[in-house]
Amino acid sequence: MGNIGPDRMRAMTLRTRFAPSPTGHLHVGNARTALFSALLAAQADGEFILRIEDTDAERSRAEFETMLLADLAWLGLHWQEGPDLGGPHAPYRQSERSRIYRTYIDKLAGQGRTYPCFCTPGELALARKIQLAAGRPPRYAGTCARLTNAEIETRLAQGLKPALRFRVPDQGATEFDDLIRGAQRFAHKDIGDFVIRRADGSPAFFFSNALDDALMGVTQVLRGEDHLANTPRQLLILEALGLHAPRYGHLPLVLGAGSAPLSKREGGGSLQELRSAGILPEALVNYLARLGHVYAREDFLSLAELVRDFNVAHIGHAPAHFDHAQLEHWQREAIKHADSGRLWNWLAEMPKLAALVPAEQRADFIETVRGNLVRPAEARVWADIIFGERPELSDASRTAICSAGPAFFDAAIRALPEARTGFAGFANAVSAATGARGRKLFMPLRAALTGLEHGPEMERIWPLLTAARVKARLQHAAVLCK
RNA sequence: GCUCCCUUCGUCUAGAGGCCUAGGACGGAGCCCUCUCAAGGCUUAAACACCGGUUCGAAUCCGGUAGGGAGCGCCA
Repeated sequence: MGNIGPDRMRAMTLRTRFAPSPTGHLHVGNARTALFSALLAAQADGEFILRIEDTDAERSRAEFETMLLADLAWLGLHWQEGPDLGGPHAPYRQSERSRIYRTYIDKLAGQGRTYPCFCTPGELALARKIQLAAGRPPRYAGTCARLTNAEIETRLAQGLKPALRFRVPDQGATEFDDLIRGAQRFAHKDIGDFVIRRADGSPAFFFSNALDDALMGVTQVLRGEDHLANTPRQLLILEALGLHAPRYGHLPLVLGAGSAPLSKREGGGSLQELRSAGILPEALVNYLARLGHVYAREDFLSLAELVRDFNVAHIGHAPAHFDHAQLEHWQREAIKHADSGRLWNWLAEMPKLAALVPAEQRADFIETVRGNLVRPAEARVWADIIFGERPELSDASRTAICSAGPAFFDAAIRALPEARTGFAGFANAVSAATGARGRKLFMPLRAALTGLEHGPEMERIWPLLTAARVKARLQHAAVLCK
């Protein structure tokens, strides 16, 4: 012990990454991958980096990237390097790394590990169809793998633009130890030669993704299970390049309604939707951290606690369903645990709310309604009831008011001077004057004062109502059933 | 079709041969508490996909079957 110098320490730093494509909104499946990656890094006191994989010029859009970063930040994730922050391995946007890709592709080509492929998309699609029909795996048949130099020159001279394929050895197998699934082994004969550079010169995913992970010093990659069977291709590339490959861990997919995997095309389950539906990020994070991953504790955890107890060994192998009922539970928990400043900031996104609630009564208001909230819109309703004009009376409230009768409210108005001692004193005085007790006492008062049959405790609402509002509402109730 | 992955209550899961007549959480039902709703407390229904094998003993190990999923793209 004791001989671990700074360099060695740096070499051991755990680095994870999240590498989305800016081709749509972030959905909960990807958000979970990002979260797990961030938790893993934070737990090991390592680094979490963000890389934008925008090699598909057709579908990538700058505005999606902006939203991606905003969604991630909203979730509460922090990255140490990224397109917005820069860092020692910049640029962090693949569209800006063409020179790097060219260098490494040339290196592979120089080793004879690649060959140009002149097959057209139409030809390839047809070939796949025929293979599938014949009951064979739809793999690249190797049509261009044995082209002579002369043949290649001829086609190039004709102006044909080839894609570049990586030659996969036909013998042997690639093995690796998945962080989540353990030992894996894939035979090379089952892997067809694949494209690493498209005809337009842009790098393909298998290549740029693996290369960047290696170049950026990423040590652990957490990604969707859909990448598992393709991992050998990336390992083969890195091996040919003599680069150090990260350890990969493949997360089971997150399933949506109907057990279909969540995908961005489907539109459902995007963070944008949850966010505009008023879900608190703390709620989503608590839920996501437990979707396919177990914590010994089943109560609400802070981000620091989620980090501390995160464990790759606690990630399951089976796909998990995204369940709104469970999200709702964490939403209630998050509201229960948020401090009032935090809650106010969340609620203040609600239009008009801030204007309705007097600044000096914000904290009291929050604590009063907190137990009755699931969505910010409900706070609006209560702000209206407490600080607005005389509220609409619900049908049940009318019934409660009328069955108490005008005399009850006349007595209540007369009892108002007793209200100095708070709601309890007031209620006691009304009770003494009318003989009403329990439900028969409180329900008419609640109905008259709030217009609803249920809500926060009257004891708490009372101090927020001004004397003028109380009087006006009681007077209205007194004449309602005359 | 081939390769690979997966399979415990409705959902998330605990479980690594006897501690399991399978535990917890969410959701459901009921009761209690209570001025109401919520919260809280208590109770309750609800699962080892199937068939064989190994073993004194299997949710756990092995084999097969069924079902689900992914990959096999000039998408990522």
